[in-house]
Amino acid sequence: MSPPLPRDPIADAQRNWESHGWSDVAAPMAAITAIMRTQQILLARIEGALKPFGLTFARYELLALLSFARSGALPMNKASALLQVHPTSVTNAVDRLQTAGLVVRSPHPTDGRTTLIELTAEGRTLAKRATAVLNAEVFGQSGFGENDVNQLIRILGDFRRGAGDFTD
Amino acid sequence: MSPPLPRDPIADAQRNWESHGWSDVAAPMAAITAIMRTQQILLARIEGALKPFGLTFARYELLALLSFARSGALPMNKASALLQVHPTSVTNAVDRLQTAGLVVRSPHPTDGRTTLIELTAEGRTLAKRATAVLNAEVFGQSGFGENDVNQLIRILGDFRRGAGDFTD
DNA sequence: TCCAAACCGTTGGATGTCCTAGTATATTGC
DNA sequence: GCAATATACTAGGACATCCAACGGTTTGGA
Repeated sequence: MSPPLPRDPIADAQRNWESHGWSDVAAPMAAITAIMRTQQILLARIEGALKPFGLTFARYELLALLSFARSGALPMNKASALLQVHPTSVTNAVDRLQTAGLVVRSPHPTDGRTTLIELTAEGRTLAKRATAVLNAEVFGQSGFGENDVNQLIRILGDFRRGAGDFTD
Repeated sequence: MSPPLPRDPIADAQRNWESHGWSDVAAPMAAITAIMRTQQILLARIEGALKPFGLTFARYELLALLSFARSGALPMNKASALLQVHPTSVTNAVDRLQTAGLVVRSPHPTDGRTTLIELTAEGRTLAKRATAVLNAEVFGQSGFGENDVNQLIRILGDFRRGAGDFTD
């Protein structure tokens, strides 16, 4: 990794915004930029932890989702909705997981338009092992304090609800 | 946009983690997943606001960075470090910005290895206009409460410092 | 009943990110 | 002074995401 910068570039950006007369939006700008950067850091950690399994985060998420489905199978559109990604992203992930023998596609029993994604035994095993590693290496060492974790869950939950992700 | 889900999928995932005996990492998992999703939502908003300008977020960030540099020019490696992205990503962005006439590459006066990226007059104008729209449509309507914005800045700042982004 | 509208998944294209490797230029050390 | 090492940028490839468009299936209103 590159050496740390001597200054926080996002704090600098916030100061730049303020000195240009955009003080009213400088703080949200900094918060949003920080979210972008944090996501990048976390994604890199996750991908690193999953690499030994030949998985990417997108594929892992799909495997994990399937492993929590009672039947171990879900329609593609359902997976797309729950993972909140474009249907074509699911198609892409399923293609690769299927090639790797971790899932199979099967026709929906009553709706000819729908395709079910089903976990194979291998897929289920790999999901378990990958989850164990992610828990140990990423989620268990996030670097967030316990209080901050709860703050994040609350703040981002409010945001996502407000953005129309879900109602409850 | 797709209709809201009846339940928060991340809260469901957290419950799944807890019911599988991973209670100790369920909350960080939920927080991290929420950051991923939030980033996706924000990025979509930003890209939507920038689309009329023919800009993407990656290209906008570079333009904005250059516009705050006193001379309006920066070495590529400096831009890469400040934006915290891979050098090849900067090469990619500069290629497209240069094609669009928004920046130009010029040789470094003393170091033959280094290339300077310089804002053109058009680039400077477009950066200004794009920033105004981003401020009005995205940062000014983030959906985060003022208190939450400050919490995010503090929490994510701590995280980024801990991850080695910067020291101060 | 039957055809138009809605829905589902896939294909093809554009963009961005990273990694690895390669070329050119600087710097260091003997 | 010259070879070895380090640094800067770029080329090519793998992946993921989105959008637009297409063909097959289902549904619903005339």
